[in-house]
Amino acid sequence: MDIREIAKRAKVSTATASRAINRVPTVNPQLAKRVWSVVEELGYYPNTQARALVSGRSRIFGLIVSEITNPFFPEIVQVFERIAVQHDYEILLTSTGNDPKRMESSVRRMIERRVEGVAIMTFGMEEVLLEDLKLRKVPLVFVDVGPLRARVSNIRIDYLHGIRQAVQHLAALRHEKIAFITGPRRIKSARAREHAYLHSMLEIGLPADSAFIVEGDHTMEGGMAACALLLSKPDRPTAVLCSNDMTAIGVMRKSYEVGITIPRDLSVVGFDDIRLAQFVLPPLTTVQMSQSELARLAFHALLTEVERETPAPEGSEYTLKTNLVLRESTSLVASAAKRSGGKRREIPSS
Amino acid sequence: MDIREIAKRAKVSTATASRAINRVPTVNPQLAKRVWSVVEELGYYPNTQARALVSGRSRIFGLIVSEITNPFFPEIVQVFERIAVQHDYEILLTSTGNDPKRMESSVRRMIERRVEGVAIMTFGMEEVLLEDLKLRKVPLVFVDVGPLRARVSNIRIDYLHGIRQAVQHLAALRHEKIAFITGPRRIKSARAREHAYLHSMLEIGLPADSAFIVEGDHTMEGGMAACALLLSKPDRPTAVLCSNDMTAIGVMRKSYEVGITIPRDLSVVGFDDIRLAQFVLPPLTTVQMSQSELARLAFHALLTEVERETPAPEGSEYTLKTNLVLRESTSLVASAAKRSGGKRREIPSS
DNA sequence: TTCCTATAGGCAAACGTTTGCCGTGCTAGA
DNA sequence: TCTAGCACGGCAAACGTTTGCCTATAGGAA
Repeated sequence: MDIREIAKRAKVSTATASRAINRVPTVNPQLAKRVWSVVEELGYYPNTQARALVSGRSRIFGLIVSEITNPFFPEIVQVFERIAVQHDYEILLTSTGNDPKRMESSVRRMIERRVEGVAIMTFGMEEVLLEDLKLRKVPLVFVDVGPLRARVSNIRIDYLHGIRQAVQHLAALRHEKIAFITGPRRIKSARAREHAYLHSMLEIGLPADSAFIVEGDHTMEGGMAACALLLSKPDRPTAVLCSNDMTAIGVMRKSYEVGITIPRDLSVVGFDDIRLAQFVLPPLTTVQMSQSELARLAFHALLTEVERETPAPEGSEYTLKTNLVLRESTSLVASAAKRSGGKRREIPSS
Repeated sequence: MDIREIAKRAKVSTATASRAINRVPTVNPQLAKRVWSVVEELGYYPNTQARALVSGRSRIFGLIVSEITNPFFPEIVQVFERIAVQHDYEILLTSTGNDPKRMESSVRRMIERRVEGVAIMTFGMEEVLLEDLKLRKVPLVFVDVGPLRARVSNIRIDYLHGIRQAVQHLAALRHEKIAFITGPRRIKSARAREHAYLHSMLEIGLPADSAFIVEGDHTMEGGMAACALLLSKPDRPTAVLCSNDMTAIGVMRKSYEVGITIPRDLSVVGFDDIRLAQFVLPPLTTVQMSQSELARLAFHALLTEVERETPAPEGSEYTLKTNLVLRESTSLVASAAKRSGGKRREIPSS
């Protein structure tokens, strides 16, 4: 069943049928109604590929993430998809697992489907693979890393804002020995987080001793290893700030194994605020980087670029704030708690 | 840049260019090479929509899940996508949030893109919305619920296998008062799990008292409420089996709030084995229902149906086993532990 | 050398839409 | 009543491929 069938039955030309279906205002309301009733009756749905072919617009955006199973991403995907649908776009999702082979095939497939834009949410994307996209003038949006070029937008994350809050929160709880577990240093965003920690510590006169900074890798295992390392030091930290939530969860797990109670013996703060952070015991205090906001920004960056008639010399720039969210993995430093004679929070009894 | 451009530069007809690109064996190797070198040089990628239009095959499968943010789904999505890519398929993902409006629009978009098949992973899909798909003869695969019709396949879950293991595991640890928290009873799969529990209990002569069965809703909050209810009974259970992992996590959380230690005071077992189950403290013993296997089965069900030349009167049926995976949320019942004078497991010290 | 056969490659139609352009018919003004 | 202008609808081209059918050429057999 195609539009010609519709046209025939409604006794109009295909041109009129097409216009009626697309709600072009010049078509006679009576004809339009005739067309629509045939459409309804037959359950006709226009063929998107034919449409795309002639209009030159696929109405597809690509979305590249590193791993959907990484709890950071599902919400991004969800929100991105939802907004896309609202704007009559479809999304082509690929999770690359940071495997260059898969990235390449993913970019290739996106080009073959003629995507109108691509949001790249993988941190550490092989620059070279994007050449293809660039020379085809496909609008791109990166988060955090990303060249400034025509049709390439960027979402900058304001790491400092949230991390400063975290550090000051810990300081207010009398912590002075605040350790930091980094992410993999080759990743720019991991370095930025570390830098924000350093800045925040120095700013309030706390020591950011290199002994308190240990390298992790943004996985739970890395967090466990880093935690073990930290605990083995003669001068143990009383609080630890982590470059992401999975790391913090690793810290919690290692502490549990070793008999250290959180937050009584050790306060821990994460970063990202993945959903998991609420489910872990105790619920994790963490710096939120709103995934839904990120998705929203990314989508609109793309949309803006697509709808721009005269391409600007370079894409737009957006900023995403981060914010501390308090849960239950932090408390007064033990020595101060003793003095004040109690726990920081009551555990609700039902 | 299109195939005509390629043909022109390679000094062949578009037909030959097309054949060369598609590796049709009859084309002269020398010509083919000429074509390919032009393709490489220009970075030509064929237009999928044009291809799809003429060949009548979109090479897209739809995948409908209820919520990507539900930790049960990301792995399914991941595996499904990966296999799809290996078979040169693309996937159109929608998460419906169980909202009939979104389901409808999702089905509509899938039909407009002319998907070749749809995997439906939402439990409790509005039957009526699928009418459209059925009458267009789109192959479908359901999990667990699903009519038997031409081009409609089903993946049946063998709940009993894993749940029986769980019950027997608890019984072996001397538990006799084993409670069960159900899912929402309107969902067929939830009822099936409950039934498997009852069967397994009776089978080994344990009481499946209705006082020990309380209704949950497959959320953490539901698990917390159900747990509170269970704990308030005069005759407390020593172990609780949950209809899914989120419920179990709710139980763990409520227990934590109330000062009950798991597994010492209460053993808990989940169902699904979502990734989160490993991260929770203590790691959750649960019945695994392999998400990757599920995805694999679903994809191949669709592929089989697509490639079938003469449609069978009804689709195929597949079975997915479930299996208990032991972690640390279960232990010897307290009274027995006292007698035997110790903990069931040592907590590793580093 | 001639004729037949096999086969590689080209022509053009087809897929299902949208849309530029043109013609027709009606309205309004003189 | 005639003409100018406008609005609406239809014709057909175009989008970028694949593929059925036909032709031309080469090679082998007689």
